[in-house]
Amino acid sequence: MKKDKLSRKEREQLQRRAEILQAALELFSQKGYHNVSMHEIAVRAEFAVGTLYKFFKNKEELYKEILMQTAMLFYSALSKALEEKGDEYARVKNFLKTKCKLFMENILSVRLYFSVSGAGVSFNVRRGLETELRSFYDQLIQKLAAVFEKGIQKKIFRPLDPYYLALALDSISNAFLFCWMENPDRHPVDTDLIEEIFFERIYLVHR
Amino acid sequence: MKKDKLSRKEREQLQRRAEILQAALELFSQKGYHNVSMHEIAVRAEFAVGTLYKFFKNKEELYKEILMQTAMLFYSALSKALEEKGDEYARVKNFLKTKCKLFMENILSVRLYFSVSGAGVSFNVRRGLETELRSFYDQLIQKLAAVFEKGIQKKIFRPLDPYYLALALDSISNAFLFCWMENPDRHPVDTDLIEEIFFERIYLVHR
Amino acid sequence: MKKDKLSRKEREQLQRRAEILQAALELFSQKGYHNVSMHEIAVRAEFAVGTLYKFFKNKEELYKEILMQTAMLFYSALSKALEEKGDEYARVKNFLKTKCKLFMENILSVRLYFSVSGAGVSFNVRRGLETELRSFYDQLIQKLAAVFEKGIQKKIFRPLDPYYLALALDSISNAFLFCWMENPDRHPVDTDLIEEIFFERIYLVHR
Amino acid sequence: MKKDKLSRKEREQLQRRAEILQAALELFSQKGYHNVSMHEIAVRAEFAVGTLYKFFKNKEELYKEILMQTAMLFYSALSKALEEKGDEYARVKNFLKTKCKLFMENILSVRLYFSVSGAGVSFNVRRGLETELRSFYDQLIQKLAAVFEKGIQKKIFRPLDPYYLALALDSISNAFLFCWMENPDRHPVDTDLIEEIFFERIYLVHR
DNA sequence: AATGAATGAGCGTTCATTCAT
DNA sequence: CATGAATGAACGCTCATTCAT
Repeated sequence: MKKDKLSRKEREQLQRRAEILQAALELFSQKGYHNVSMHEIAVRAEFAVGTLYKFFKNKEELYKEILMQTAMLFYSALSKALEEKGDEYARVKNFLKTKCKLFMENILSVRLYFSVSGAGVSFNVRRGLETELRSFYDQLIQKLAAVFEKGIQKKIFRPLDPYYLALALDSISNAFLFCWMENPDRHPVDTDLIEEIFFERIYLVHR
Repeated sequence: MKKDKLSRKEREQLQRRAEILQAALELFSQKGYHNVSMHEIAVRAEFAVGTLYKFFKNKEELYKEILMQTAMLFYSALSKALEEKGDEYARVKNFLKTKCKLFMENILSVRLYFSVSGAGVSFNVRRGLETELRSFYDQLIQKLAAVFEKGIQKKIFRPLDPYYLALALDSISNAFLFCWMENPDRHPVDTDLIEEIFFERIYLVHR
Repeated sequence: MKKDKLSRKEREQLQRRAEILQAALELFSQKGYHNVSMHEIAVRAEFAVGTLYKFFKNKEELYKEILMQTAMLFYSALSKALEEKGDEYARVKNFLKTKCKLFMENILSVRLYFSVSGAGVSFNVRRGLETELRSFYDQLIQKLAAVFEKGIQKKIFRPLDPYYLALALDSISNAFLFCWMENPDRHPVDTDLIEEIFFERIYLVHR
Repeated sequence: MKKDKLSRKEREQLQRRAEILQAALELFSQKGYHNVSMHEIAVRAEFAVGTLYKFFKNKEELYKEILMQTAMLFYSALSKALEEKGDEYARVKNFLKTKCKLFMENILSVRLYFSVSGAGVSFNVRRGLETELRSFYDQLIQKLAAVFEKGIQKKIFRPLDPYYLALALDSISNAFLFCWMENPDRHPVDTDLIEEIFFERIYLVHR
């Protein structure tokens, strides 16, 4: 076994784990947590039920794992996007572009995510997870708000409440992205459009 | 039986039906569809389980009924709001004010509604319902978009895509309303704020 | 509904409950707690599985109920036997006779009982029950010991430790009863034999 | 391979087998057959699960083996005790002393044994084992009875039914031993007490 | 020979739904 | 017409056993 490298066995294990997660993601995002049985996941993942329980303590843990993976992926990618070089305008543009990319590449996870933390509605998951997801979301909005605040100080943006600005940008981009993704033909995803609408004409101070 | 008038029996039936719906709404919005049993609903509504099945074919129909009622209430109230007298600006303001009022008065239904159709995610309900709800939503957005279009023609609003404008207003108002409702103390619902932010300073053409 | 009388429905319910208990007793005493499934009990009782859960919270409660019923039946009958009129000798004889009768009439329960509290061995039942059963047993032995003590004071019995005397009588009678019950032909149950052996010739003071 | 001598490999195998049996005994006697998994035994014995199956056909065989070992140990030791030199009185005293010693030294096995064959109750084990254990027990009682018979002929013991005498001695000694073992402080194991109570004062003919 | 990951039958339990009363 | 006891399919999960390595 070479150092810094996983053994073949370990690699295979990770692969299997990923296959289970993928099968579960597909089913959960299609039919919802309660309408998918462990048996069903096992069949799709081509494993026996018992094998699922070797990788995940129970159904809920499997569900949590999927959601947390997505949440962390988005959180880290979007946090990073907000720290890129350039002025605040560039950072927000970068945030938006990254978000679009993540949405399109992770549409299943996104749908699943919104079914849980979607609109402040809880249940489905027995406490805790939802709180954790909410926390990721809040931190991200705060970071975005901080960028807006700095931009407002620098007179790059109009002097609006930065928190509501962040909330607005986030909710509008969600709405547009879902709109585009539901009708990929009629509404091709167009980050430039978002940029144009939200920056050039609306939020930016007239130069 | 006289026309336009319900017999005592019919009135009682409607009353019972409404009581069941109310009990179910409270439970569903609190604990989620799958975590509420028909028995539980029956107990809260003070009926026998069998009685529930006299009024609703099955659990799902009961659920659908609640959601459709909410959808229709919102649809008709908001459609009407968009047809009020006054110019397009007044109509959109009216739409917004009515929406806030509806949200606050029907918070349980709203939470339930968003857990289903939240972000284009479709489950809990086996096909159909979601499509129907979506249709109500789309029609409303179209009506709002038509008002924006007229307003743009009249130079009341800036020349932006009216559909995206409608989508944006709707999603931002949702986000703000949920934000306010989650922290009623820190974020008191303030329709004037929405009006100020979205009309006076953003969407309206500078006069 | 007449006072002091159960309604037909209540009587039927008690009957059903008793049928389930009987079916469970037969199976548990034959195959042991862990080798009997709720489905099996349901089939033998000619009910659906769900019905069992209407009467008993879960499998363990059903098991407990059987054991506690037996324990209380034995406890009350044997306590009463020790309080009958007559001298201490008569009381102990009465105890013995009652015990033989109870054993023969409740052989299934007795077998089940001994498989749990049998020989100081615990498990099978998750704590609590075993302690409770043990307590019933201990109280009975104490009562028997008290009778022996009184008898010793009155010089009816030899001056031996009354607690050990009680323990001895109990264990010997158990052994004989099981021996007789296993070979009902070769060893017909004979309370007179126990009486003769244990009282006339062994424990009684020579007169 | 030399006769009468085990190769290193064979010795190692026996050692492993014994280690597995010991681990299983500890767990079974602590938690009961059904509450111990093969995995658990494997972990305690520090072997892989598969290895357990190299030594024992299945879980039940492993269980049987433990019980049969105990049964044979007790059978041979107690049989031998009954054949010691000296008169019948000495033999029975020896039986009793040996039994006490065996109980105390093998308390785990004893508890396990009594949970199975405790009071003629037969389960946990699917037929067969119980019969076999019963047979060992019966043979031992027969041997003890034979000693009593001889002693009665020699007028060492009172003229009671030797079989019931054997049964009585066995059951009383069991009861006392369990009583002592459950409260080792309040009831120290005292073979002299048994001897005094059952021989000097009760079963022995007055000399 | 030893391993332990994978298996899947079978468990206890729930709850939407029915139907005799 | 209202009732609620009865139903049984389906669930999540466990663990004795196997077999490729």
